[in-house]
Amino acid sequence: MSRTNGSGDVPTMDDVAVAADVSRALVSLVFRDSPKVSNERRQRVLDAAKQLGYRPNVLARDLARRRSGTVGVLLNDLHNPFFAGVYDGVEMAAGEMGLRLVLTVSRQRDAGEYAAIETMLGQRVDGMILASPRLDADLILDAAAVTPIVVVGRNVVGPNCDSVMTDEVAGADLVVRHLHALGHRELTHVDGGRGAGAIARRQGVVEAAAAVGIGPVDIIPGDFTESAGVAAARELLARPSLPTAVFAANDLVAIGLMATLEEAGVQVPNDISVVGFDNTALAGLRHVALTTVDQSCPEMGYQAMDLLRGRSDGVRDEPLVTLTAPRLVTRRSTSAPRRT
Amino acid sequence: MSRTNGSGDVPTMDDVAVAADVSRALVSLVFRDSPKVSNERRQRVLDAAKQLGYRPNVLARDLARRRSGTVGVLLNDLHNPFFAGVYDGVEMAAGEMGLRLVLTVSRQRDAGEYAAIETMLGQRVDGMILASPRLDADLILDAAAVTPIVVVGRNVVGPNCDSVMTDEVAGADLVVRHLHALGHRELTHVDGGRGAGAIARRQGVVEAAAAVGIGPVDIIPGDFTESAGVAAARELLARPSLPTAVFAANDLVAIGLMATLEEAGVQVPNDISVVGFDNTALAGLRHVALTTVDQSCPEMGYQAMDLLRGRSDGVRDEPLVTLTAPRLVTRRSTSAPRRT
DNA sequence: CGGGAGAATTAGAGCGCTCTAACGATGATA
DNA sequence: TATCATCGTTAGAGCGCTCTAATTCTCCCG
Repeated sequence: MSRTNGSGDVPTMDDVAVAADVSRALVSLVFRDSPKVSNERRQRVLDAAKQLGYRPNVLARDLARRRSGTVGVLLNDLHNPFFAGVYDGVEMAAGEMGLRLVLTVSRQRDAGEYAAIETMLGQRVDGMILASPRLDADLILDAAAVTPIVVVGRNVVGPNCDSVMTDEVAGADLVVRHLHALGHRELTHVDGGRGAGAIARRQGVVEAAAAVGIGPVDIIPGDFTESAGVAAARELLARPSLPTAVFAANDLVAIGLMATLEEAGVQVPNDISVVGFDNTALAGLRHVALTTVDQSCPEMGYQAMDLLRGRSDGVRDEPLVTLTAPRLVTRRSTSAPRRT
Repeated sequence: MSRTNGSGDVPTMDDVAVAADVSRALVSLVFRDSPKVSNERRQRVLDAAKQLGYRPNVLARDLARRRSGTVGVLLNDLHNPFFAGVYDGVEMAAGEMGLRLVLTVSRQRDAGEYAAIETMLGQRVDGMILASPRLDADLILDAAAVTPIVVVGRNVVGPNCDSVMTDEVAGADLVVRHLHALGHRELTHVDGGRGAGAIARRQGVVEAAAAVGIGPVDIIPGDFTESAGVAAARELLARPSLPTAVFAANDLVAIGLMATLEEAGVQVPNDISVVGFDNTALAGLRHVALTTVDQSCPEMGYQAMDLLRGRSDGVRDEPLVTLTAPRLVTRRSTSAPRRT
């Protein structure tokens, strides 16, 4: 059987060229929107292409071009809305910049993450955005030797590798100032343990409290789970008196905390104000109505693409860490303390 | 400057061949794990490759192979955990089958969805899985003429196109039988309106109720939002008496419903049992503890890949719709009605 | 010691596209 | 009328790999 458009074969550029009675080069020009093609020929080519159901082969195109025009995006866990938000921003920026994206999900396993990066490199991506990778910084920097990398949500910098992170300290600062402005003069913080950003959040709390003149912050150890919130609430309930405000390491902790307090008859925010972090969908539920800090994930994604562009344009060479400003979302879980 | 591995050029198979003093064909065999390569040569090639930092060019490989070995996956909305679940299943199956995945997110815009599909076709994917596409069935079937397609979460079948869906009717049936077993003899259903699967859910409720001998089901119109739940609760509260059980179209509706009822002093499940649908993260929160139906999204994803394989193996030719069995997740929002 | 069989290796023709350089045709210029 | 841009078009050499068919190398047997 001859190769020239046999039976079920997918049509190629040559087939279109033959059908339109022009050269393959001309067909190529048409599909690259070249201005130097006469209208008459252009139309003839497009007609033939439509007629045959021709669709350019991206593989061949990118191979010949010697660049893929795509950026690889690694998301750690699709179940976490953080990544969905980051991706939104990345996608928007990519759209503006005319780049394609290749999405990969690493499913939280280290090996999977490494493999995913290797795969992307094999696809000759023009750059990579890694959202909260767990991989060793060394391995990431190795990959950065091949193609520019931007890490989101973690501080990994080095040659050809930048980072974008939320300014967690600033976020904590917003919370403390909000509570202070409401009249609170004492504050309990439920710590996030080894969770991402937890250390910075605690640091921000402590610094801001000192700055506005709130006494030493009471810190209850915990992690990023609902149970930690429940445990913290139990600890508070066991004390002779409650603080007027609690700042939880994240929304999930805050939810566990609030639920447990309310079960014990403590009213939020009348008896105690509660603040979370992350502005997850939970916080927005109307009967939760949690005051929280929004990380503006899309902006992080957008910034990441921007940094990547800076690299490939050769505009910039030294490593950079960009901090994005968080935003306080005020809801019904905070109010002035009872007795002013 | 010569092309033979100049300065910053990425090394190619030829470079490795030269370095290992063998032919390019041999290098190719090594990287394809061919058994007919002597150990000595194989090692020499691998050493040279590592030395040069060689990484096979996937673009070139797939072009030469005339198949990409990848399946395109279109997810409608990353923010919806349904898709994350489906993707988990798809990924697992792909891993087992040795296929790569190309993920695309269509961001709920019709045009974007069409473009995404076109892009995948341009990449010569070996098949596509579309999760809850909004596109016209006709357009999907057009694409199916080029490569096999499996649609998840919607019934689109035709030549070269199969579907996987949750058996919503069976899910509703589980709920009704659960409530009936607890002793409930009357039931209110908050309808999901035009939401995906809502019609089947209502149909299932009605049928099952008739089957177990629960009187005519009281149906309150609504949609898939928290507000719909709030509205439904208000309507119930305005009545002279409450039903003993409510089955909401999905978890979000159930949450709005529960919160509003509880604010009015109605206790769940003591005064009224509430059931949701979807088993979202919300339902699992300890103070929500909502009895709900789990769609087992991963299984749908897995099934989808399976159907795709059936196509490409040529094992099957006639269109197929697979229904996956949902599972009841019993939590604290349901119990026997007060007065037995 | 010649002749195969089998294993290991290689030459070389693509895969479907891009892109440079060259080409013919046209019209403006001298 | 000869010369030269300019425009639209095309030939053809890759891009980095795979794969078939041919070639070389080994080793064993008569």
